[in-house]
Amino acid sequence: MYAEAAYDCSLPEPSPMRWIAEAPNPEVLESPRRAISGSPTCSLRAVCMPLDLTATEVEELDNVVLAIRNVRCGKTLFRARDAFQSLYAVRTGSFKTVVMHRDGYEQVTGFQIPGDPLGLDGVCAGMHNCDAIALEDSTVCIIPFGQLESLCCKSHRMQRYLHQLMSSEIVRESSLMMLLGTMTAEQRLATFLLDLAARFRARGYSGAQFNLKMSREEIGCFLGMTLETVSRMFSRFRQEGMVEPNGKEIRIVDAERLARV
Amino acid sequence: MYAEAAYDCSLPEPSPMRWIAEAPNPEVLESPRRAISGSPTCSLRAVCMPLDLTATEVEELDNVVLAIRNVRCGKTLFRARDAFQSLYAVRTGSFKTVVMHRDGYEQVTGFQIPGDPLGLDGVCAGMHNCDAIALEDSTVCIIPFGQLESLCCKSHRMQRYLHQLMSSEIVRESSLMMLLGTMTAEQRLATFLLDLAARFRARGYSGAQFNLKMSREEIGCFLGMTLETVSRMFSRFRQEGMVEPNGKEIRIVDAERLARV
DNA sequence: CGGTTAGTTGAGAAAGCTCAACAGATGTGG
DNA sequence: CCACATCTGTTGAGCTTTCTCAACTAACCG
Repeated sequence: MYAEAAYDCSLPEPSPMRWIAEAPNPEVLESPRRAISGSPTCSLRAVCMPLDLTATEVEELDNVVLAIRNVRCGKTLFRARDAFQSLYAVRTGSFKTVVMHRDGYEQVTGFQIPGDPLGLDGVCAGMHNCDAIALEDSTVCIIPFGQLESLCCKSHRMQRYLHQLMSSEIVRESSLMMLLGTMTAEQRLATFLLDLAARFRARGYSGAQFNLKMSREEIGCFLGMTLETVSRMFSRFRQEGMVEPNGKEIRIVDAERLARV
Repeated sequence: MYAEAAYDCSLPEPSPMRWIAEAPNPEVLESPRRAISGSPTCSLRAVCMPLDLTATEVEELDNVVLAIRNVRCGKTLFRARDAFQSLYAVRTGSFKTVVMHRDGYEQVTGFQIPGDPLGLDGVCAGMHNCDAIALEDSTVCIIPFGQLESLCCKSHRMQRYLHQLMSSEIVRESSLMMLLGTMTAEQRLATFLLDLAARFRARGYSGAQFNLKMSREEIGCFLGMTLETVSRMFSRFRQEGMVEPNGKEIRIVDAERLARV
């Protein structure tokens, strides 16, 4: 689905500073890794960014991307407590990040689509703090963090870019805390759908119609409710003519009204 | 309360990489700001850090701290949408950070005690994303972000330190998402009290007995419940002999059992 | 084609919220 | 310094939302 679509970043980007990784070469590389440094096959294009990097800087960023990696549906890109080496940018496909409590219960902390960064939580302790699991067969760009830091020493704008990337993750998570702390189940699902729609739109896909790659249970686990409640809220939205859910196929009929829920 | 206590950082630090700002000089400076660069009055000591900075690096960090600033109880250090210029480190007192939705409801995203950083969310968009409000008369160190970035270009360890600081904020927020998404009211309050206790302990204060500077309402707003529920949970903990709450004065009697709630 | 998984819907239970009353603490002006 | 007003915290009762358990259907898979 993602590979075919054309990118159009003229629209405003709701989650600022995301890497958009183009997939110009249909011949994807084998898992787990294969070095492609110096090769133009994985051109990491830093678009939709608040500060414009120069051509040289983009090229330097591209050179840092050593390889891409395939992750099959259901497999982990990294697990909590794995040693942190690299940041990742989703190239094709999608992921969920999950933090687990020893007592078994778990919380989905985010869903990542092409252009989204993964692994920023690992810098803190030198090990990853969550599991990143592919929701479908996916590819990521590998950005060795040490090299990225070196690059940041040379370029102020690159440095600022990395800092903004990390800060935007902090801001994204505060919005989620607000969602979890203050909203009803209905409002949470509405907010979730509108956010997804905006992110798809910003990447050139339709914001009105899209395919959920995650299950009702995973949505519930993200929004702090049970899968049954998620299902009921979908039904309610259908009854009220705001959303036309058909299993995983979602069509947003009345975004205005959805936002006012 | 904070000024008198001796610091003892031999104990493990639960929230890694926090700046501990000593307050060696009781004669605090006037609000809003007064430059003290080059002066030893505000010695920002980077202790309890996972990577040890050299004496020179600590000195350089100290030099970046231009001033300290007083914030009276109830006043804001910064507001959402204020231009982002500086990071802050709490020196004495305490703060809450609040994100607001246009519809009036708000979420407390954190409570900061001495040594905690403030303002990391501002890097993203060049403006602050939340309000930082003093819970009592407080002082903060001002760290101009541009200068900190320059310093990071010169020192890899300083750069790594900043990145860890930002990443740990990401990790902290994921724990909060887990708390808000998966725990009962009882578990949330227990977790909150134990986290506070651990943070006080790591700073050399008693972890068994401390004073809450925030109201029941603010706690509820942080933990995603009403002030009544917070109050009821305190009463339950007292009945079960785990906590001895006396208004804002809290004594943790049985931390083990509290952790098992 | 049978077995498994994902999604929907219903009914009853439980957690937490709302509204209300009240107590204690704090602050303020006379 | 007192009287009054205000704010904060506690507790109760009834209500609402969401959860749990269960049944059922549709889709998917080997």
